[in-house]
Amino acid sequence: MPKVTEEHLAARRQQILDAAAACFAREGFHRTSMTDIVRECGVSAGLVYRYFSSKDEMIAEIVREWHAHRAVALRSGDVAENYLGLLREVGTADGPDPRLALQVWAETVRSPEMRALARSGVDSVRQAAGAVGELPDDADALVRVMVAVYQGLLVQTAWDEELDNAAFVDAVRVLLERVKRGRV
Amino acid sequence: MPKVTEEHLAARRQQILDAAAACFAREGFHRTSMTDIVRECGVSAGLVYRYFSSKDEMIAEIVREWHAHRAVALRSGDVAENYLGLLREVGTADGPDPRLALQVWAETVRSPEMRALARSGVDSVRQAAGAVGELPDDADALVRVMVAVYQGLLVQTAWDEELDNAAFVDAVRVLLERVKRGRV
Amino acid sequence: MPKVTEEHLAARRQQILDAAAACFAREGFHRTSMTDIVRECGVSAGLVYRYFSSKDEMIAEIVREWHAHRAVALRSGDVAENYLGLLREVGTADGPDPRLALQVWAETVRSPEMRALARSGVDSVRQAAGAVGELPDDADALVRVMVAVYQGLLVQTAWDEELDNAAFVDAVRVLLERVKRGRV
Amino acid sequence: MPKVTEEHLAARRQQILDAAAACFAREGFHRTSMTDIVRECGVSAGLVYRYFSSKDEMIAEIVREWHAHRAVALRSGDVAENYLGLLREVGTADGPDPRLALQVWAETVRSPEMRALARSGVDSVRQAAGAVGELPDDADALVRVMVAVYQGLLVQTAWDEELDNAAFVDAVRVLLERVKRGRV
DNA sequence: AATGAATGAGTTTTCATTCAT
DNA sequence: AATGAATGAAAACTCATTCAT
Repeated sequence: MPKVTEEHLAARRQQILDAAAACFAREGFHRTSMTDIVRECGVSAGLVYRYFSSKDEMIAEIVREWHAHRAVALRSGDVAENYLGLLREVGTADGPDPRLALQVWAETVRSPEMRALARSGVDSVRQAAGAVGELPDDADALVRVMVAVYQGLLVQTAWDEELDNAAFVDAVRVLLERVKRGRV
Repeated sequence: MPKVTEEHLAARRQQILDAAAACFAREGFHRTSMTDIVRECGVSAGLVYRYFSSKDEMIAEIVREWHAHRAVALRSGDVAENYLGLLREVGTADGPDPRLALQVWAETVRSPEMRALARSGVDSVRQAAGAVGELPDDADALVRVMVAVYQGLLVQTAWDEELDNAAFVDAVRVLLERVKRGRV
Repeated sequence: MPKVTEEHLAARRQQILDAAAACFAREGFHRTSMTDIVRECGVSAGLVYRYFSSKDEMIAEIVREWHAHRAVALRSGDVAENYLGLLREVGTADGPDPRLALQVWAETVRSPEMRALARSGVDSVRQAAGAVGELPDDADALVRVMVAVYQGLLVQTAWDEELDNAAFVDAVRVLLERVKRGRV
Repeated sequence: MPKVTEEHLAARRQQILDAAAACFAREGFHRTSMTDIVRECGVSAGLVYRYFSSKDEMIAEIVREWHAHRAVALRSGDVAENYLGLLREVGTADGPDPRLALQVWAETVRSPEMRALARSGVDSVRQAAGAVGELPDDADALVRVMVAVYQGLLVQTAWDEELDNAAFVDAVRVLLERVKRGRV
């Protein structure tokens, strides 16, 4: 069935990527074999390789999707509110699967490309926050702390789905308010 | 079949474990083959299996060592100071290799045992902090936020060795002081 | 379903065959994928299969072209001169690509059809030479030696484009003259 | 069964190499899968890779063995006689399998290493013949012709086991004698 | 106690070929 | 006539683990 629409192509690609993401989140990147992905997405092995040249490329693409999602979430409005929104999203269907984050991070250790990609995500957040301009000298360190909070929340959520996310976010909000008031 | 001293046994075990840790930190858990470890530690494959029943066991043992180290660091004195000390240690020879943490976390996704082990580390910190008793109702959430900060610092340090750790720790200290003052 | 001229068909076929030959000569028969050929000739995979039922068929067809070329070259005039002409052609644009010969020969090992085809080429030369009738009893062996010289020249030319072909041909001519004189 | 004698190791290596050579001669290099070789030599796939890092390395080693064999055969005594001895050997158990030669030659097309290896075989023969010193200016071309005769004989023998090798060799001997006489 | 040769199931990836459009 | 998406079997190669010595 050749000469197929662009939409079909894009849908196929997404179908494969979603299957891969599901497998990675469930079994881990390295415990997921291509065969697993093939089984999950229901197309042939050969076709998977028409869309992605390797497992590595799949996970890289997942990261890029994720960064795009976050960029949108932080784009406009109040930075602090947007940030808290991202925290709230963790562990829900709206946010990225925290277990995937752990898989990606493990790959950053051996792959410079992956590391660069992961860092670029943090860096863009730092820039976005800096651009708002309401923060003083030690701002960058503070932003990095807030990023760390987000990263740690991903870790903890990956380990415990029953986690009281709301209480965590509340604690962070209080913290942020103290910071603002302290600065006045 | 020569009988050998306890010290010899313990030293051998540590030698193998250190080699494994070095490999995991450098190449990642799954990209490290047993052959790599064997080459790194200079003993035979057979002997490695007399000390550790599997690769999984090695990484579990690495986590246990780490928890023990942290338990000591948090044992006595001011909780907040101890905590900041742990942060300061990140990325230095005294602290555990952050890249190893990322490897461990990836394994928690597919292995309930690893997940339980990793969670137990966080839980003991929560208990330790709770036991001190100086914290009010929302304390547990706050402790979890502080654990998240620590975890995120590990992530960021694994990605960037040039990171200004001191500024990060300072920002956290300021944050902690605000919290304390706020409560008074 | 447009009907198309015979010429168009023949041209298409030749276009595909030339692309295949170029790939085989460059990368070897088995290192050339159908995708490579498709890319080289600029038509679709499906269309290639309308002209050739398999990769094997392509190389068989290349051999047939080659035999036809040689039959023409040996058809009329002095056998010895024609033969030397063939030698001179080796490595030039007029003659077949020596690297292709090596590919064909490798296939003769596993395919009886290819072997029969290749042998038929030698046999027809032996017959052609015998038909001339100027050669005595040991003639057939001598013809086979001359064929061997040709085959060996293909091998050596495939390995070394800088080869001094002229000197080689001269040596053969001297040899042939000695043989003739010896017989008188 | 570790700590094994050097002889054991060498024997194992030869066992694998012989199995590979048998497969290559029977089915061709590319039609032979590693599984075929594993089946033929009766050891595990993993072990094969302990001795040879790839199929390519196997065939390269086969070529080296062959060159060594030929070097010995040409070492001392009358060059022409040694040469005729090599021709006589073709197709017998003493000489290398001609079908293997065709496999090797096909690989020279895509692999510079293989090409260099193959050429080095011819070059050492040219040097050996030149060293004898009884040949005049056009000697090198003549030597190359004789090498070509040998190569062509391999081709023809690979195609036809029933070939009258003796008649071929006789024809070559006559030719060589004419050359010598002609020079006096 | 220590070795390292040996295993074989499992991995990622390729590729000739088909067929719906 | 022509396309090229889709297949799936088979390829080369890896690696955690065992066990005879």
